[in-house]
Amino acid sequence: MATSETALQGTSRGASSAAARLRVAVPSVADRVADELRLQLAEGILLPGTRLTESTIAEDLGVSRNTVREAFAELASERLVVRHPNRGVFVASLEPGDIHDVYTVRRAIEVSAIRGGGSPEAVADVRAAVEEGKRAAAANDDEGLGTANQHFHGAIVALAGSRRLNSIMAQVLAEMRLFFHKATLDGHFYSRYLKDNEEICNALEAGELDRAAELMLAYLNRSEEKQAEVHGE
Amino acid sequence: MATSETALQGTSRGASSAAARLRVAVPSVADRVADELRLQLAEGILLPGTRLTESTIAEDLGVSRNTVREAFAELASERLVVRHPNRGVFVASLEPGDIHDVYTVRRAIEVSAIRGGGSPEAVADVRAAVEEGKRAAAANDDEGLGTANQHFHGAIVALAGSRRLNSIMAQVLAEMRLFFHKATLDGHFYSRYLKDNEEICNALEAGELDRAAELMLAYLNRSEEKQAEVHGE
DNA sequence: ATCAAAGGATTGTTGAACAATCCGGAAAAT
DNA sequence: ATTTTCCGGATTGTTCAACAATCCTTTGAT
Repeated sequence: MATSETALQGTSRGASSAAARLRVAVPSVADRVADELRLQLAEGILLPGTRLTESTIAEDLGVSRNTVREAFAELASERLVVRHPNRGVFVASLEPGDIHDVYTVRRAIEVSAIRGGGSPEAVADVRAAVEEGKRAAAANDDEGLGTANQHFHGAIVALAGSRRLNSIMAQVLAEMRLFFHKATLDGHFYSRYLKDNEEICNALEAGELDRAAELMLAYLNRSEEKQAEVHGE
Repeated sequence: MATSETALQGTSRGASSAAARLRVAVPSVADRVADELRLQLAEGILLPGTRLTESTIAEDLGVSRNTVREAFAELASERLVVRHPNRGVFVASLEPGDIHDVYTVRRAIEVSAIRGGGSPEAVADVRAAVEEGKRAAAANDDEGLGTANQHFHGAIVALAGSRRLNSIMAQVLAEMRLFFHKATLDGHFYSRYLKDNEEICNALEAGELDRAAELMLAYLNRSEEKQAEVHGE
């Protein structure tokens, strides 16, 4: 349904040897299928609860069922999709309990990352995300405001300089994008957050780590509350 | 090599309907293959760096190559195994940087879990793990000491009552098991930790959360240092 | 109207096939 | 003798086709 006719096969040999020699790891077809689905998930083309049928997706994307299967495994491990044995996979939908759960993870990761301080360059990235948000606000770009906010929190986690922490955060953010669409409609949903972000950034730059951590904690608690009231519950 | 001849097929219909009726989600064959490999990984039968060939594993376990592939995807998402495109999958091996990385995740998660307090039952589970460790020490059971220690940290994370945090911690512990074998040889490797664990548990029961968190942080830092010196660098 | 049986659709798993890629060694060139 | 080139074997990546197991819906019986 409304699936793009993207050419995902591309098994032509053409310039592949050059790519291989340059060690440009060409993502496997399964990976690209997963990417495509991730995109459609983030874009809101595939809404939570939607059933994903192996055969139709395989046809739509011009790949084999087996490959779709591998892509599903990838997405399932990221919790973007849920497998119901013998019934199929469905786009994951966060229930009220999951919202609290996700924020619990964020509190653990983000607060801890702040407490660790981080290199000057990493702090600069946080500042850059704050400025990005300001620009988006000035341009009345709601979409941009949202992504800037995500960049901010990504930069916060990056303070810890941990590959694993980064990827965990990336997953959590991807999960949240899944149900952000409703909320995003409300234009000044993030507007309040702009000031919070800047304040946290200021404290961070000033080396007041405990205060920055405290602010982030409060921020996340308020954010969770807001999310909980927008969604069910 | 040295792979058990476990019967993993079992597609016989016999008593399957009963199981199905009881809604006992029978794990898929791919899942059981993953379980088997996870086991061999934890047991040290498969050492870091070992190459896992699809066809041989498929034969050894009596399943199809495609199924092995799905199992690999699962393990790869848990970082227990690494995929080198077109070259195969290898048992993951933690490099010095990874050790720090893993401990960064643990600091974030465990300290945060402690700061959150947790229900009385959850705290009781922590206490139970401490006692389990004491018993193992009394019995001079090194193996048991190790698992008790893991139970302790699992219980700590469980304080937060977060499904996601639990599964993240489970993965991290699985990763660590991968290279614990060397360390485990040294008998009183954990002996020192026993007292630490109990002290943390005491503080937790007394409601001195900040102190407990502080202790845990120090503990993890010492543990990382020890690991770093046991392994390269 | 309730319940059981039948049918169709989809998933889970297998087996075989083939292209693409990588690795190691033989052959050739310097 | 050392390096380069080339070839062949082995393994992965991907597809296809088939079938059993399971679920969902609809039909049929009480």
